[in-house]
Amino acid sequence: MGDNQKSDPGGTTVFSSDSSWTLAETDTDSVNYLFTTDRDSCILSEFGWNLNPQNTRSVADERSDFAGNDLGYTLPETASSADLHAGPINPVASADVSTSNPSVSSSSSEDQTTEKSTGSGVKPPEIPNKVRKKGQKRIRQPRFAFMTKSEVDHLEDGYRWRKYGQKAVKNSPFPRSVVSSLFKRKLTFSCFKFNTNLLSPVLRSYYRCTNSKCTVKKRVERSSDDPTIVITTYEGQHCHHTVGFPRGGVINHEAGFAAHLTPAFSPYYYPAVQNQMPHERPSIVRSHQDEAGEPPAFPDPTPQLPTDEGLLGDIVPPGMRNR
DNA sequence: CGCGTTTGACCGGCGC
DNA sequence: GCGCCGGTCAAACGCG
Ligand SMILES: [Zn+2]
Repeated sequence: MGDNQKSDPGGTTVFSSDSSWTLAETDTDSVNYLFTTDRDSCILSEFGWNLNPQNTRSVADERSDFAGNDLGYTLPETASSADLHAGPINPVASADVSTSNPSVSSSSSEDQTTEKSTGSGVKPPEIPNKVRKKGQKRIRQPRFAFMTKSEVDHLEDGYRWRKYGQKAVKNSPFPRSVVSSLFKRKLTFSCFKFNTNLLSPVLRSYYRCTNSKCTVKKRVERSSDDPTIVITTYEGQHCHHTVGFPRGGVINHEAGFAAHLTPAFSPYYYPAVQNQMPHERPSIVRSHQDEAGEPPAFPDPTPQLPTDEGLLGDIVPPGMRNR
């Protein structure tokens, strides 16, 4: 509304100096935020995210939940240092955290099913990704979100989209339930729960690929924390090529991590600078602190990134990449 | 007219 | 069972 502009120039993918990151939504409902820094607390504060103790939950709880969930990746077997690391962030002790405090998860949020189980109540989280049958509910495909610094809301990504809805939602970057972060390849992992009441609503637009045979959807919203950042979330795979680019090729390989993030053939096209000569050259945006040195790219990605699977191979646990 | 957006109504899941 | 919520529908509208 209001300031809409049509899709146009792309923006730049956001980075922060020592904590380049991206987030990916995997599996049906949960959203996994992947951080490539070693201190999530640092990142969180950088973006001004709320970290009220009462909104956090213990790593232990989260681990148990996810463990039953078949994440596809290995959780730190030892709550050792790394986990403790999360300690400062969520002082709350493990067990009781979620147990009695309903306020935590309660209202809103977007991915429901997934967690929430926690608590002492024996509630094995079973929400295997696609297993849900039951008259065939909406089967969600893995979703991947990209954060891009841009003035335009709807970024050009080579495909044609038709807007089919718009809604004010409360949980900008954070899903009500779980935010898990993986530190580099260490699999250190910690999760937080956020009280959605603390989040300011953002306008989210829903788009669908205009190709009738294609079911890909995407949604666009602005980060409530940093309005200059657009969060574009894709769901599904295109069964066709882009309209503007040959072979779905991705241009602009210098676009920082986007290049890494986007396997040339990846269905999950990143909504960043395309070949449209942005005046705003694609530069990495740093949240604070300038930085110097080298181009961002993942701080410590595996030495050799598999090319074919691209980064998704890293981000998305094999088990979750069901089509 | 074709095509895409706008916008309130509607739906299904879930928590209370 | 009610109400909140995210997500979707679809009629009306805008525009080339
Ligand atoms: Zn498509």
